[in-house]
Amino acid sequence: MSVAALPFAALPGRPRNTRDAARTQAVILTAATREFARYGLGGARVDRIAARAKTNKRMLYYYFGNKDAMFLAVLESAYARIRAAENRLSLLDVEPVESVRRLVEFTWNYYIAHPEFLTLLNSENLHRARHLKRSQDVRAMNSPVIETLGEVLMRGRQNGDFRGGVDALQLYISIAALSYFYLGNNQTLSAVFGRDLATSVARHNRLAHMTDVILGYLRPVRHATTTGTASRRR
Amino acid sequence: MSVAALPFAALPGRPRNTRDAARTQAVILTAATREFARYGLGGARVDRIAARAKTNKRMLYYYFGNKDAMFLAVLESAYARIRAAENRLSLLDVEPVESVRRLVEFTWNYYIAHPEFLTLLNSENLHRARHLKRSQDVRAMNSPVIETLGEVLMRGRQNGDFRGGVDALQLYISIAALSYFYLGNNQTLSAVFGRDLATSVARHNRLAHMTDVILGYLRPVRHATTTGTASRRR
Amino acid sequence: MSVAALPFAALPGRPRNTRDAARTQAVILTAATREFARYGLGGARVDRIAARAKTNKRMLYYYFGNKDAMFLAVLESAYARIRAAENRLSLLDVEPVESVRRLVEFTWNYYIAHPEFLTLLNSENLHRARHLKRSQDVRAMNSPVIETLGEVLMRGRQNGDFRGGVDALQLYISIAALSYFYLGNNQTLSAVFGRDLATSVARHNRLAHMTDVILGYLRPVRHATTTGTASRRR
Amino acid sequence: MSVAALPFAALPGRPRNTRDAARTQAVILTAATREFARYGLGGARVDRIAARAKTNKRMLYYYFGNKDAMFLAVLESAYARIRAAENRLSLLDVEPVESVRRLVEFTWNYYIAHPEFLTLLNSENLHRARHLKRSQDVRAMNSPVIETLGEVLMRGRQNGDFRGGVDALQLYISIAALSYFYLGNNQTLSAVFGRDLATSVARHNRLAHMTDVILGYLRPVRHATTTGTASRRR
DNA sequence: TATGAATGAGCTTTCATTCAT
DNA sequence: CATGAATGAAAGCTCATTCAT
Repeated sequence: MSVAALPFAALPGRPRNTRDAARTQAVILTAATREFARYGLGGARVDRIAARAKTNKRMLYYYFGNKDAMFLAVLESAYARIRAAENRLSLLDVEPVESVRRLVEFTWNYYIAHPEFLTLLNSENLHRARHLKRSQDVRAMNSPVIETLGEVLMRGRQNGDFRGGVDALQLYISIAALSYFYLGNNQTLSAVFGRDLATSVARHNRLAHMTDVILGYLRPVRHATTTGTASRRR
Repeated sequence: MSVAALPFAALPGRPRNTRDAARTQAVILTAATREFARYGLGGARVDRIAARAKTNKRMLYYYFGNKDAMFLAVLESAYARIRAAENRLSLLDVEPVESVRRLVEFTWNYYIAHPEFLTLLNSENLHRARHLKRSQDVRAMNSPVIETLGEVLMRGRQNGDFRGGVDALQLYISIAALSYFYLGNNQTLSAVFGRDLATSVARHNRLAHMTDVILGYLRPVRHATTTGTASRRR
Repeated sequence: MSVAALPFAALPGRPRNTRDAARTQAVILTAATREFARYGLGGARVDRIAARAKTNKRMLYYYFGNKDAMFLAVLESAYARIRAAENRLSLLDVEPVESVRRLVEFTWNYYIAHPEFLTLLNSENLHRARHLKRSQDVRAMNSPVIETLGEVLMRGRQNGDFRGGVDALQLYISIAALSYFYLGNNQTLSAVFGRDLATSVARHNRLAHMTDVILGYLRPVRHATTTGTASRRR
Repeated sequence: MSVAALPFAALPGRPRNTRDAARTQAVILTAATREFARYGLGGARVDRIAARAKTNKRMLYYYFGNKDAMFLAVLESAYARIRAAENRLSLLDVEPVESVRRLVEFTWNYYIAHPEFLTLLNSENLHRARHLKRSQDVRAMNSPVIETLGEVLMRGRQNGDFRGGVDALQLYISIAALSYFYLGNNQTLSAVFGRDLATSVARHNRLAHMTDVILGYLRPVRHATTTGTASRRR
């Protein structure tokens, strides 16, 4: 049984402090998400998670088994949430250009609203996807957004808005990459370049730039162009 | 005292077994780099670093003070190396399009050849750039590549190869982002999408795609186009 | 209330799924016996006992109070069973030599058929008989076999088969000792002597040897012998 | 490197509280032996061992790795000591009868003087010789006493003191068994039979009985006797 | 300069037991 | 009678760091 589908927010309308397994589990998951997001897997403290969840340390093991399993549950629930949000995007209801712009903005805004997603991924990468590799749930919820994006690209190609030969997965990864790197490495980049990249102006500019990059790239290629693909050279 | 300038490889041509402070320091730094790259800051073990360096723990403290300082030294030396490599690119010696392509390929290849750079950055991000913020060295070696890239963009604009209004820093970050995200999240992405993204074919395709994205975006904007910037909408 | 008299096997002929206290109790006792026999008192897990008994932990406490009390109940029932078996031996129905042989063989075979008895005793010894000392039941069922053995020895002495001056309790202990040590320490001895003592040939030889030792010792002492008792020297 | 050969008693003539690895190791081993002997493997507490050894818990792990390894070291050193004592018996210097008597008495007295040996074995048996099976040292010191005993038996056979057909290993095991069971199960037996078996009178009687059993058994078989071997019947 | 020994604080995990329903 | 949820105490073990030589 997967816990990935557990609602993230605490269940409303139920009395607190009662013997409610689902609630306790959800509360722990929320607490664990915060802790892991802040300190990473290695830096997270089981004690702190218990304290955050206002429960007993023993309960974490009762419900999740051990720290690693808890981390996986957190990852899965984080993925479940972003996938659910993606599925609400209804990318096929609007024009292709607008659709892509919406995806770029969604990604950007989601990462800003849910910075824990970035940190969790970051941490999981440090561990070489050790946990996700074991997860069936994550693969199961393999985003249909890729397929949808493929459809969008095809439509854009047909109505002359987009160029051809664009791989949906590559594009999806690139869209994520542009936001992820900027937001996830924000502090490092700010330190290195001596410029605060987290101001609202800076963020506004970044979103504009990313949209330009993606939509600029997707522009149809005019007749005998010289900007062919990289394969031209290898 | 900065160790950032220390050469990465063990110093050749010196007699071994000599009480050679610089050598010992360099060996420790190499060992620490490997350890931190593999396990991150939190997961790295001081004992293992000592073992890797074939010295004893006391020496690490003698030369570096403590674990965090050692991590900073590692970060600084990693930055020093990539900056040095960037500076050897001579981007101004070729045509603008070729120049940008070269930068994209360099970034990609450097990350592949030096995966530790990604992991180290990753780890530092988890710690909110705590170490780099303290470093003066890193800011000091603030890459002139940004300036150079600005110059390239201007030249491209002038000879009609590139569009205008492109911010060099944004572009630099985007170029890094496209490689970084793909390579750094490789395992996670592979797990999530159920596809091996590390094969040589996959990598070849990725490089082609990234080059297309960047150069496609930089293409000049034809007369009254409809693909205006994102600022159109907010 | 003593549970020592509870039959070991689950009670037959009663409808299942009934709220049958005695049955539940017996099932728990069986499960506990297995667990304690396998892991000893310290190594046994209350959770596992509950799982084995297909009930929940609370029931164990309901019926037995706590882990120690449960262990005592297990010990008592194990003793009750071996005593019952001993009482079925009818040692007085056969010739003295045959009678002793029968006792040796019974002991050996019982230990083989009920290895849990050895482990339980073993564990109780580690705890300095802490539980048995508290038990009245065990003393109450103090084996009449000692008395019976005394009678056998007397008969043997009278008909010239046995020597005199043999203490029944000492002999009883020695008979148990020869089997107990070999079987209970089997793995240790095998490891130490690098020989598998659990093969059927090895076991056959051991039984023959033990019988020889006991019956050889009991042989009448001929006239002025030189094999006097140890008291000769002290 | 084996620690089994470490002297059991604390090294004399050395200053205390100094940084003496061998001493610390020996002190820990002594403390561990006491703790394991008293509480068994499972019941032993690492904290208590450290306290007994007046050192830091960390040191136990520094020198022994973990609790199990420490237990094995304790077992090995216990075996080393009893083997060393056995080797000092010089069984071939006296008459066969006296030689066997000496072995019986030695075994008995050694177990009384070193009760930890019994408890340790007991505990190891509960764990199915898990540790000893991994030990090469123990097998290496496989007692030459068996061989010596074989030689004694042959000599006794030749001079008419002993019967033939006696297996040295079986006899050795039986001699150990008679002492081991009585001493190791002392408390349990006392509880069950309601008689204190640890008084000096009781012990004196037991030793006399055991000597009688072994030497009585070894008496030569007179002509057409009726006390044939157990194989008579199977 | 170099090194093995030592340490205290704190980590994850386990366990018998009790509570609330 | 029966059960899942909850708990506090303590267990084994780890780690960065310092000491003594």
